[in-house]
Amino acid sequence: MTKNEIADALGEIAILLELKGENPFKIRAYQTGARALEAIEESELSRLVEAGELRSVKGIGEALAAKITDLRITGRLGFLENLRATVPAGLVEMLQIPGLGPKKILALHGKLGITDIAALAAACTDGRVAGLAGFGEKTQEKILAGIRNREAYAKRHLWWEAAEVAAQIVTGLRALPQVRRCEAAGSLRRGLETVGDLDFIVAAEDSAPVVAWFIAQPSVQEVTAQGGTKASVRFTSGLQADLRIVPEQQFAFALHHFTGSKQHNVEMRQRALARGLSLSEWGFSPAGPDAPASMPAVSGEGELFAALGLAFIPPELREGLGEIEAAERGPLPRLIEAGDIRGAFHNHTNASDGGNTLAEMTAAAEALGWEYLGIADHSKASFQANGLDEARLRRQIAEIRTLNASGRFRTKVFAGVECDILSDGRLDLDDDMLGELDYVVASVHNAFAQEEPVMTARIIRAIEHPRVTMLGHATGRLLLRREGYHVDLGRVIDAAIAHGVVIELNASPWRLDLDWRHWRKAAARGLLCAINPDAHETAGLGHVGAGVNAARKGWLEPRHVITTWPLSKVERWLSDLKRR
DNA sequence: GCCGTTTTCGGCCCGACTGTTTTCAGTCG
Repeated sequence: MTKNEIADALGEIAILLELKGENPFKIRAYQTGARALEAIEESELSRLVEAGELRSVKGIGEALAAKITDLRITGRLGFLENLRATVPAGLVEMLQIPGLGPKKILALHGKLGITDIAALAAACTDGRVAGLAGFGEKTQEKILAGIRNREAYAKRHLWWEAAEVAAQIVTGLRALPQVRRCEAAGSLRRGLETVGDLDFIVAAEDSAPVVAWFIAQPSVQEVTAQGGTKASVRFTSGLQADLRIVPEQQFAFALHHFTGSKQHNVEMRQRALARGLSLSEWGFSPAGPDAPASMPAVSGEGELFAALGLAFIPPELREGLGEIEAAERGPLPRLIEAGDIRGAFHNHTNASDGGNTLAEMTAAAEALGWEYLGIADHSKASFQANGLDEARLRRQIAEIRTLNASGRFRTKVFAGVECDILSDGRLDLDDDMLGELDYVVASVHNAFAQEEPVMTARIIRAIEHPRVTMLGHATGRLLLRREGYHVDLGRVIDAAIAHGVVIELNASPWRLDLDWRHWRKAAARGLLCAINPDAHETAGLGHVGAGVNAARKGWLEPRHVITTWPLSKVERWLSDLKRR
């Protein structure tokens, strides 16, 4: 079993134990073990299992080490199979219903014999649930509504779409006279590719008008909670949002707390405790006999980190993936910022499946202040996207050369192509044709279902082609819609580094592919990144912002990203590549 | 189930809100 599969199995054990009413600390131990596993490398796990040293990992003790070893070697675990047999699968599904936790589900199961959501809906409809001790009319209605809207509620939302909604709310909140400070927190602020719900943190002395404004927004469909200092709403889009209002002196603590991630917060609290401080969303308080005489003064997140001996950690890095250790050693790297971007290489025009002409795209790039714009329309094998054959591509190259020579735009246009990687790894265009271009993006657009070894060999063959400059959307995933194709990314990254091929960070908000989780390690090993919007119309160029987010989550600095390079450096680099 | 300059037992982060209660349990983050 792979590391992630084992981590999932441990997580499943935790859920099943919850539904059996087990000791909460035992449950947490399984969750901690799953997280600990996720944090180590696949090869390291193999070594630890073989050497019998799993227990050296913090959070893994005797029992978990034995279970992990079983799962790793045999792929099976009797303990988990027995658990599954005793807990109806429908109960696990019921956890998705807002307001229902393990205790209530246990009661529904034990007293009404309910084993799935359909039976639960029936019991709500005929009023049996309201009759249970600890339940009532409102709970019954809430459960029923939760079941009805389960699909919409459970849905996550693209960061890009959530960010648009959040920006309007933040602007509105900041304009209120009572509001001193306001930020969106949560996974949105961390720049995660999908967002479950929105969190708004507000510093205000008089909170009632702020709550009133928030719940009165026209896009609010339902107010799910409302109190003196917080409120929860659901927008018509299905997106849920929480508002929390705190006194100004608590703002930094609340903002940090609700930005998370959970794992980051756990580590921060542990670190605080080691210094005699208890850290919560409200502030520092003394903890234990070694507590300092006075609490550190904190008015911003920077001071909060400083109080714990840490450099400032940008929200995007707060995933509990080593950022605290790094911040302990000194300032973190200066991550790439939107203002560093000077161009992009993977963009379409109406010559293939884009919506705008070459000149319109160039004008839009110039308006963004870009020094260069790469045009990479589809190649002929992508006939569904009106891909270009050799004759049409040669005409486009000529058109681009003419446009550059005309001096009409300050932005230099590079002539490229998004060349299909055929199912056997050959390229869709011949070498002479590719040699006439400034660069080549190679991408997979068909035969997504190939087995992993076949797909991996196919992509690596393309990477080894001397005319290939960069690999487009490495997995082909579409967020919330389609999984990526099966490919051994470790080997693809190795091949790209070995052949000096760039891997794209496709900045389309639906793709963000190659995933940020791979970049830190890959870049440290020498992989170069191109943040490409894959724009199909002028507005799409703005998607580089989503790519910059993802790149920041991947710890990328400007030097790792070729689209931050100035034009002269890019020209030199491209001409060097052509001579290889 | 894990962990240990409180070290092999006794803790493990904790507060707001809701709906149910009549002083609080469950859920959520």
